[in-house]
Amino acid sequence: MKDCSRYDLETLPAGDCEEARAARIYAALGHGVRLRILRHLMQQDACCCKEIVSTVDLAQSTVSQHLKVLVQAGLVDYRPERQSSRYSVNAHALATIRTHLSGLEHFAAERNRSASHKCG
Amino acid sequence: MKDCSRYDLETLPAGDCEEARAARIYAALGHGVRLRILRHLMQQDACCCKEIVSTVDLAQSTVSQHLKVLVQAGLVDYRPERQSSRYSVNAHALATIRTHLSGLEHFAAERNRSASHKCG
DNA sequence: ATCGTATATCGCCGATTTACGATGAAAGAT
DNA sequence: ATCTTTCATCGTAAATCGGCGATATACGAT
Repeated sequence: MKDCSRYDLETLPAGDCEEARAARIYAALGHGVRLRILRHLMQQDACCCKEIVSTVDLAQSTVSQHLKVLVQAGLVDYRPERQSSRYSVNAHALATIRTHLSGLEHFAAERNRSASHKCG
Repeated sequence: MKDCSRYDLETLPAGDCEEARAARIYAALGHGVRLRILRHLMQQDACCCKEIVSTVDLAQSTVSQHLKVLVQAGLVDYRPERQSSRYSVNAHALATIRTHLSGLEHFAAERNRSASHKCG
């Protein structure tokens, strides 16, 4: 349990483990290169690091790190193969974050019930 | 034109201005505190900095910076009021990013047409 | 056993982020 | 005119990020 405590959880008030997880996924998506990697991964079903390196014009070590970020966020699955490795998109994580986003927007819809809020 | 070039665009291949914009929004969402701020903002329609400070247990200057990040990403609208200020969620940006996310997932759906890909 | 390939990891760096307190500006209150 | 409140900005310290080259590991081929 509390698996996502590995990422410190900052000073989250209580049971917002899920929120921290969402933040982590958003953060992983928050880089142009990683978005491109993700998009490429989706086209290819599963592919190795080298191919991604050829797609993105960056050093192999850099790509490897980006992949690590994606894997740790749960957006990408990793399976060490013979001598290459297989990276593939985790559609579930993507669905999770879409749900989270929808939830956020739904929040706004509910807001309409309560009127404006005084402040200051 | 090329308004989002203000964020360097890294080495994006061509006309992925939109992608960079999406990345920026994701990055803004990629922090637990900002997610909480955003959620609070949605409940309140619009509110001032001070109130958010009381919600999140952080220094006022820190909160102000987080709000700035959200504003620069376009997720939050800013309107200086009398002596306080009004921050409110930009629902349009939220919809934009949801569309982007859906597009990403749609990509995966299309993938089913082409078979597996050899690599290495 | 040795070489070549594909990866992950390490060490390093410059840049950015995240936090804070302090300061100053603007506006309401006394 | 003088507080007080609200807020943005500046300066700073610590941490993290994003990139690289170098190195270590694993494995297939020779």
